[in-house]
Amino acid sequence: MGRVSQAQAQENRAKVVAAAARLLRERGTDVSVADMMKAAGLTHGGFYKQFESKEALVAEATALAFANQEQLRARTETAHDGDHDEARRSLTDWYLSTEHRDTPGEGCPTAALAVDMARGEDDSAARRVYADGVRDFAAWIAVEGEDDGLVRLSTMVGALLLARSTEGTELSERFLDAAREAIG
Amino acid sequence: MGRVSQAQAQENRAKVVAAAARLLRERGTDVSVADMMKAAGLTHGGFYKQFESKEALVAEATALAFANQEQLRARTETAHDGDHDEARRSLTDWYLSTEHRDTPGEGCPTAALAVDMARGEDDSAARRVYADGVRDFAAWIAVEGEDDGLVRLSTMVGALLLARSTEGTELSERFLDAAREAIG
DNA sequence: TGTACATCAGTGAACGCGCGTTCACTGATGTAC
DNA sequence: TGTACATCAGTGAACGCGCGTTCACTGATGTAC
Repeated sequence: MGRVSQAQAQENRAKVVAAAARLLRERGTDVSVADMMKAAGLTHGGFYKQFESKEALVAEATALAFANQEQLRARTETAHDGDHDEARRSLTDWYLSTEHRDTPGEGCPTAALAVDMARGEDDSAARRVYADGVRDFAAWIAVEGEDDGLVRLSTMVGALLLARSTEGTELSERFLDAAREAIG
Repeated sequence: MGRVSQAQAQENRAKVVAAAARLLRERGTDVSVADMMKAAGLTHGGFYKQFESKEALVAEATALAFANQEQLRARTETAHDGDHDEARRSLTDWYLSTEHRDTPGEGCPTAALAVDMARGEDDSAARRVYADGVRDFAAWIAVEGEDDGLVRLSTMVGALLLARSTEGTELSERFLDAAREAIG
């Protein structure tokens, strides 16, 4: 394969970022450059033609994952004719569903990447993107002020992660159900 | 160094499990065999004289981490003369403290290992140990029935992990404070 | 509009490195007498 | 209680493998005329 068009190259690059955004949430920041390139239909050799480093792609993919979630919130709000409270309830129901539990790659980056960010270096670009995304989500999910948003988000993230970590036991669905009941 | 006494060997083995229980919570299941052995003052070559595999040590270290937390809960209860409600409040305060946020290696394995367990294979020994530990903790922390315990634990785990993942921003302490306020 | 050639996205092999695991070896411990 | 020797916990080097990154090469694309 020789040189590809600039349009094709741009499309390939976008595919890599999208694949990375999915794999990151599924497997964490340890996911390999080769796997991310492969998921985009490319070989790993060309990686550094498009990205400065693995770290740079991780930061960009983290930003995309948060952007996708913001779009989901916006679409949910539109679907409920701008009624924020109904949109919030609808999104919360999805958030605490077995469907969301079972598709981390398409799901909430706040939950999926929390531990990776906690373990990563303090000053990375990905970490800054992450904190901004968390702030926005907490503000959107709040009902009675900022602190309420932080508590609701904590409960949702905790319940989702515990449902994932105990999948296969009866605890898993119970975490989701109990949190939905308490927060709904 | 030649052969060591059986007592010394048993002590060394226990040191490895203890070091692993700490490193696992700090860095996750990706922590290397060499690092765990080194943290116990040994070289990695002798690992398979004591353990069947890395996976076996991870399961054993996970069990130790949960046992340590159970002992902490028991000590807290004793310190409050068996008053479970006061012990629960006291443990919750510690759980949502900056001290706990900053020492994951000595802290709650339910929170520290949630994402590792979620990503691990469904049927591992570590995962079974984990689910049992989570169940016990949820039961202990409950105030108004089982579901309440699951919700409280979700909020505590979520707030702790989000405080860790946003450390260095103003969000971090606010997650802890908001959750302590809501749950206390 | 055609032609000649420089550009560079993508390929596949290679780099040094750390991983989990194995193994020959060491020599103090444990045991048989 | 002493002595001779088998045992085996721990060491350090090595195994094949996958990692992030680099690089010579390919050949279609983009451009200068």
